[in-house]
Amino acid sequence: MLNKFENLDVILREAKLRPTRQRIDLAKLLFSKGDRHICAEALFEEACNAGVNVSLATIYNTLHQFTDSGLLRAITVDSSKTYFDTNTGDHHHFYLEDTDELIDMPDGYVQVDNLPNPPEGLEISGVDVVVRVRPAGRN
Amino acid sequence: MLNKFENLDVILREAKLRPTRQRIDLAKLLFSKGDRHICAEALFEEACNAGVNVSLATIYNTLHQFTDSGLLRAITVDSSKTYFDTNTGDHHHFYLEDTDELIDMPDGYVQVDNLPNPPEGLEISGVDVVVRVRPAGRN
DNA sequence: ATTTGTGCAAATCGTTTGCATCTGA
DNA sequence: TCAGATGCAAACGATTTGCACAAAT
Repeated sequence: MLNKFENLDVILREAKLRPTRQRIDLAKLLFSKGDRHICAEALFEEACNAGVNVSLATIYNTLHQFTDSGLLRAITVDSSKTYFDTNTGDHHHFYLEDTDELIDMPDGYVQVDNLPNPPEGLEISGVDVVVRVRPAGRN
Repeated sequence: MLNKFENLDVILREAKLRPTRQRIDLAKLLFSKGDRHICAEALFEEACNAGVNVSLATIYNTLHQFTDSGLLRAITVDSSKTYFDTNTGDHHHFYLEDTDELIDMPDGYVQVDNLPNPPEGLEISGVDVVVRVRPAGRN
């Protein structure tokens, strides 16, 4: 499997996305810090701080294009904010209710058994498991 | 267990909610048609059609109050729309990606095994499983 | 040269809020 | 009576869109 950090140009080309300055800069921000869950606004802020000049609209565009190309995975847990996960492998999440944070559960953990068959004419495209957690002792 | 349809007044009182005309009407709409997944706008429309006079703001208030009281369960799957499930029992869902519909999986199906321990100081407050499905044969 | 991407500001959409008015206990 | 509810319209926050301009092939 190709190492994401090795050559962003190639990655983008394979995704049929022109390697523009913005996309390269954003890819760098997204994929050079290990697995992460980030939302559009947060990435925007990070880009600003890093001196990367991109508009918020482009952030949204890019995140969606990356998601469509399989470079990112979109996750909607709650609230009205979409998170993008740089870990596109098959895995599930803990969701910290008090901080709105997502944490990866390593692959191989969690197993879903005894799934009923999907309704007639439909096929499974994915299984999302979210384990909601909260500070212990608080009900 | 108390039958929800028997006496809405009692239900509301037990939830410490004044049985106002609006709340009773909405409860009737929500709980007299078997299990369902409905969003605020849809309930609003349904109320209008049924000649029930309620403002959208009250719909939102009521849905949240019912949710806080355990009469409903809120589900956010995707998009930016919150669904409310009249089935508050422990169960999971199919999510039809093409129509944005939710379908209950009967309790007892699906089993989640081998959950990792939650991060230190946190306890599990719930496990949500969503099986995304799409029309068969379409990739 | 042509196609594709970008930035801005305005527009959307679901949802929430402030506040004056009404209603149930 | 009076705390709690409701309705309206304005406010909101995340996301999308339209369109002129800029950059990549």
